[in-house]
Amino acid sequence: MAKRTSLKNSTCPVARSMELIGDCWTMMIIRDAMLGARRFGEFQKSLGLAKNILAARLKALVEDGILKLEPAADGSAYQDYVLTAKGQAVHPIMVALRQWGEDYAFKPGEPTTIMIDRKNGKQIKKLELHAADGRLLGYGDTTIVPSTA
Amino acid sequence: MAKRTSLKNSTCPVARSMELIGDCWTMMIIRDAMLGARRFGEFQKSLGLAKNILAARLKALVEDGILKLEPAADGSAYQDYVLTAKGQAVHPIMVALRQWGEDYAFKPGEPTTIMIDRKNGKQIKKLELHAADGRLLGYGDTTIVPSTA
DNA sequence: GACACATGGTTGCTTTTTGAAACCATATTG
DNA sequence: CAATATGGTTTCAAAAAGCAACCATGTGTC
Repeated sequence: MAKRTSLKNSTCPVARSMELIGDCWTMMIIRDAMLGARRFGEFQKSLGLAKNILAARLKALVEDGILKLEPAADGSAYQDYVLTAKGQAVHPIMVALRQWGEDYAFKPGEPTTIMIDRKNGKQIKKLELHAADGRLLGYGDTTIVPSTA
Repeated sequence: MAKRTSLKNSTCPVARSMELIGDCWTMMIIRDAMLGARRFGEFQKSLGLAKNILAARLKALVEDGILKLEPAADGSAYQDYVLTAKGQAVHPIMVALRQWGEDYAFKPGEPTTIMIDRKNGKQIKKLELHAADGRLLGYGDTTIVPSTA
């Protein structure tokens, strides 16, 4: 048996997140949804992936409560895939992935895209990690412990 | 041909990031490295994955400059896998994945792990997205445009 | 230095998943 | 009501995941 190992029951939240959204196409679908894509055809055209793969990913995303189906906004009999609150909450992950990619996956001068503030068109700030008291934290300033809740 | 589609040349930084680290095991390896794992055997024991898969992932991570090999810290003739600056920079992504997982992938009361500030043991703040002028931004306050650099 | 055992892989084989293309049912348009 | 767009499902080949067996080198023991 070569079933893809499941991390669904890991006690590590990172593992559970990766289990749900740690797939290239899944993340690209969420990205496109955040940029306004709603219809099966829109996702397919934008991503250029096989329709069976797209159908499987969309189905899983709906089952996991990240997308939901609702009547099409254009009044047709089709349905729209829209992000739930859980799906919208992926936004910081998307930003983190984007900022890392900008910094480490492009050569200087290579064409890319940037995230801007809708209000004024200016580029957003880098994500920062802060302690409970507001101190800026870097790599090495944190560690992981079992929850005692 | 059913070659896994490559997003290596996408102009979207999210796509490039996912291409490099958007794999369950890859992210788990980086997570363990951040928690101090250094040796092949440590990763294998901690993750419980097949050795050939681990070897392939580690090799790719080294090729991509996320991990590097260096002489073992214990003085033996073996080698340690340690995070490069590029690898350490994945930290905010890890935090974002962790926080989303905590909020949306656990039932109340389920055992989990939490990230704390090393200095005082207190739980860290939620990641926040800020505009250039410091305003707090939420989902919907941002958009993507081609870089004009 | 000879031996057993640990470490860090590689190889071979089976099961799953991916992906391309063909097909199909329902909606919409002319 | 025929043609076409939409949103899939089915079929089949290729690639990757996963397990187990094997193997080379390093280390500890006598």
